[in-house]
Amino acid sequence: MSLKLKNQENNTLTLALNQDKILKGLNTEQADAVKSLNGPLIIVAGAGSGKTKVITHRIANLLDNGIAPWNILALTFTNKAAKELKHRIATLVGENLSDKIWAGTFHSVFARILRYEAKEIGYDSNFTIYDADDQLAAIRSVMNMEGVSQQHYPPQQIRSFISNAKNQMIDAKEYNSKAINSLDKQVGFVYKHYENYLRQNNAMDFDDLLLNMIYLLGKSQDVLNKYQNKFKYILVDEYQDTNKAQYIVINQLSKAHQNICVVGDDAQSIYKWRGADIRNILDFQKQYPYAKIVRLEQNYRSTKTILEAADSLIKNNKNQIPKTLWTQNKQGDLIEVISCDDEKDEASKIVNNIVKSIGKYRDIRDFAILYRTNAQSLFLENALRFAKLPYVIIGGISFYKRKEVKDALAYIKILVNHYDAESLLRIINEPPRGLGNTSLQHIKEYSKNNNITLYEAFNQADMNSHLQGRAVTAAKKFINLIDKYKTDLENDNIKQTVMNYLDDTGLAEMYKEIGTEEANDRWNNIQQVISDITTFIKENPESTLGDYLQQISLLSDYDEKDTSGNHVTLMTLHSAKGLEYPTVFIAGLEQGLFPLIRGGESDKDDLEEERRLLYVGITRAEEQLYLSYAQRRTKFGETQFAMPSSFLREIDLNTLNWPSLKRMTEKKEQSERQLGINTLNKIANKGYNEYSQVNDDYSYSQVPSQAKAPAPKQESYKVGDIVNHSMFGRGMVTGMKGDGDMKQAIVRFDKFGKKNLMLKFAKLEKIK
DNA sequence: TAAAAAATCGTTTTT
DNA sequence: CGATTTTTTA
Repeated sequence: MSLKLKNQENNTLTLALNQDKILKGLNTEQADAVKSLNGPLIIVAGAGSGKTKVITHRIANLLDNGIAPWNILALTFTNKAAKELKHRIATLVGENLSDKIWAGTFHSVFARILRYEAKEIGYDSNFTIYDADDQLAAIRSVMNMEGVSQQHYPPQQIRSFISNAKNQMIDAKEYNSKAINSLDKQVGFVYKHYENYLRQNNAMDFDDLLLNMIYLLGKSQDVLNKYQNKFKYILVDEYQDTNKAQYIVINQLSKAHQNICVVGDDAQSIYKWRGADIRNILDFQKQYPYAKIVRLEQNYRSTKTILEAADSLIKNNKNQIPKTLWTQNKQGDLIEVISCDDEKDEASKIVNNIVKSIGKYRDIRDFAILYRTNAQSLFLENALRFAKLPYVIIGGISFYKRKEVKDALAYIKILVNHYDAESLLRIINEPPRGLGNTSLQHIKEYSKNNNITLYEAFNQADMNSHLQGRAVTAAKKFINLIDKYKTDLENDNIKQTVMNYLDDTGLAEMYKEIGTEEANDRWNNIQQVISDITTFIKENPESTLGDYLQQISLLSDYDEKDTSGNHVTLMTLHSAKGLEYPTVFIAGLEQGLFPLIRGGESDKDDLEEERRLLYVGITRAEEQLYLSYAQRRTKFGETQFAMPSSFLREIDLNTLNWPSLKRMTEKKEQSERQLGINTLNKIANKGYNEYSQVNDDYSYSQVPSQAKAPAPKQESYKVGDIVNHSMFGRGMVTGMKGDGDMKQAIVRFDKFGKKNLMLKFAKLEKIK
């Protein structure tokens, strides 16, 4: 009796202590959200409103109220977010509890479940996950096998059609039944065969991880019950970016207990292009009429000026939940709008700004440079390198997307899942092993005719009458290699096996033979894969090679980069979501680039999403914000003139310091009067090279422009000469005219058509 | 069959 | 322009 009482006292005591810790430092709305544990709850969390704090404290509160951690499912947008979530919960309630929470991305959590339940849906548990590149390669293979012309139907386009269909949960059967025109029919045809191909390969693409999860839950009431009871409390972060399939899984899982909490901000929805459906968040209260709604509108991150700017911009969107962010922070500095000549000038102005304030009131890690497209990073990198500032680029070419790394991984994938024909084809001639296209074609046909896997067709090479003796030997040798290490893998330790295996593949020899620095780098990257595996096995002693593959296939570049070091951070606006920096630069605010307009057409919704993207960018800044644009920019090796982004004009002028605005307006009016903007552009494009030559010696304050390679002096050309031009590329000389300084060559370029070039300026190089 | 040359394509943004 | 894919040639 007394013992029981004592226990109770202790419990109450710990509870009280934790409750104190859990609710400490929260404002009224935040505390409200943290205390609302049961039933549907939507938290509309504005930028910088302490969203992560609320999520972590709410989960801590669930645990504190005796909910078992394994009954909690937290779905986040990135692995990194999940990791941070766990970490922050751990500081509140300890690692013992936080480690047992199911926290991860949709894809990683579902992959984990699907491996466990693979048999239920007719897969092997060691299935391979195809990323977008693998997906494309697989579609190419299918089109090849089924004889669909890749000229008429670009695989890239087919891929995106199929992926979009999957995002909307339309399977091949349904797609085919709805296909009217010939394109749709062809896509449907490829789709059907692609689905079969994936199953044959025991592979799933990213979209399948969601679809198969739905399929699994719909398979039987037992399975559904099992997971409904497992995940009694569900939390979804970044809910505005969920798609239809994700919505359905969440809906199914939470049906029984209705303990579903979603967190998001419709103003930060930036993934419509990937199938995100903003209606999920807008209609949450329709789906759950009894849902409680909590709005977090106090911003703790930015100055008043920055918030006002963001607010004035987003007001231009029609489809938006009206809300007012407010802050107690100081008014802060005006936002600087910087006009630049070109991307080089832009880069140096940004970097010089950084250099100026480092050491005074800023550290290197306080800066982030954001841009719309990855391609923009190049000039910024150059300027940062010149200024000797350490920097890290998030995104871009991921380590795991490098050719040699993918090759090495394909070798390993084959070991784990030998049904995976894509991986097999990828490495069959890496290095070349005497199996050319003809032999390969025969083996593929054999596998198709006998309805066996490609691996098996290789294995039966000696039964294939079309194959030459040499090809049979080569195929057998290849199969023996894989079989040997498959066996080794079962007996020996993973690290040693993988090392021997990759050595035995001939990759090392191949790269050593090439001998260039690049080849050396590539081999080093493969070594890096091996040490990556070693680390993984060390950290997860019970794990298999398959577990390793699973982990990395769902890891984005964003997750692996260390963002804690002291460096400037460069990334796209999309990657910047959820982050914050004292000083933020947003580069390339030009019409056409941001908002990005591709292929001429863009509808209202696209423009609104671009606007939200800028909104996300602006609200990353704590104290200082710089917006820059260049007057000309090189795209696809061609220089284009650009107008400042229309978004700049939507931002409240009272929040901006835009010195060149007035001057620009005058100049623009003047030139439009004189020439008309079209003529201006025409002249500019035609004579750009000469123009740039004359103006090349800009005077930079701290980061000068990089000197261009000197143009080779070439006196004359004759008709028929093949020449190379630094900007227009390859072309053929079709005529000459003028004399002396005025001497010009008429060149028909492969890509840019006919141009008259003054030899005095043009950097022509004779090829033939 | 494999290396070299030529042509083509692409740039949004990512799990 | 640069990377990748296709075609040509040895």
